Amino acid sequence: MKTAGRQELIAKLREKGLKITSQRLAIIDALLENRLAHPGATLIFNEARKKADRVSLSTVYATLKEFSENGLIRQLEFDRMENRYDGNLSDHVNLVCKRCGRIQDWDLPAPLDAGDIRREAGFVVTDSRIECHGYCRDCVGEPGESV
Amino acid sequence: MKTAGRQELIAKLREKGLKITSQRLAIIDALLENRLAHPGATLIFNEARKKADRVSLSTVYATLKEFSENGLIRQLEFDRMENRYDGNLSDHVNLVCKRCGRIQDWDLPAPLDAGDIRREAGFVVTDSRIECHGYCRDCVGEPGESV
DNA sequence: ATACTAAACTGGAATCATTCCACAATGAGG
DNA sequence: CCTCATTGTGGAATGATTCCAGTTTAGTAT
Repeated sequence: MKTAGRQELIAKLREKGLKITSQRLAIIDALLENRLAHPGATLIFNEARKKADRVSLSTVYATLKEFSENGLIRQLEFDRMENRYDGNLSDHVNLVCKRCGRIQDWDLPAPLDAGDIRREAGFVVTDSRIECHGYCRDCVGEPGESV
Repeated sequence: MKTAGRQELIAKLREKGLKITSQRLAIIDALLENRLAHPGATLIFNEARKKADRVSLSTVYATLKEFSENGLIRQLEFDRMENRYDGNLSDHVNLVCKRCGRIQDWDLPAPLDAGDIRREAGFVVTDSRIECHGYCRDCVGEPGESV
């Protein structure tokens, strides 16, 4: 799982000419400490608040957007749920549990062949995302349908 | 491309014990006539209005949700765009053009192996979706970055 | 056919994640 | 340590979607 560390992310900010601010550092730390949870903006906002003296929700949104556009993290969109952010930038599958909502990653053994897609559909792929819905190990045996 | 026709969709409604109403028929027709566009709720609402005397936006939303939950169509979620609906229920890739926003389908040669995922990750897949972003044939040569 | 009832429909209000805006604060190069 | 473009702020605006209380209607039973 290729997940960038604190130093790498900071280096990437410098590289892109983006400033290192206390808010951005707090957001980076919040992302790293919750990387397995695929956190959303609200969670990151709450965590970042504990680290930096001043962070606003607007800033969290702007920063996560900035980070996504610059390839530091990946933004995941879901129905009727806030967006979530994934520090794992390698080709992988997001397994989304319908019952508990947890999202786990599964490394893809045979990634999609961008060459095939380009050749056959004339479409140049710059980014891809695979999402599978179903039931995780803990939920698969459980009765009921609650989220 | 496995796309259900009018009769099949109506049959599926009966099968599930859902009523056949003028609104639902209008929505089915709107879906079928725009199947390649992967239409959103607004487009379906406008098209359905031309066919049925009375349809409300609330009904369109409720109906599309109902259809998705009953496996008649598939709901696609995107960032900063309304949801779109896809009548193609087979395993395929949604190719989303970053410039013109068009969504085309690409049939998947080697589908994800649900057996592998279950064995290795303990996760039971009930539904999956693959989204690739990039540039379609018409947009790949174009300059500029407008949407 | 006619009546009945649960399922559908309506439209306007409510929700909620996200974005926008005008102004204030600040990082980093000179 | 000055300067100013970049970043941050918070409150208002947006826009897709859902909710709700009341009305209509499809389909079954009479």
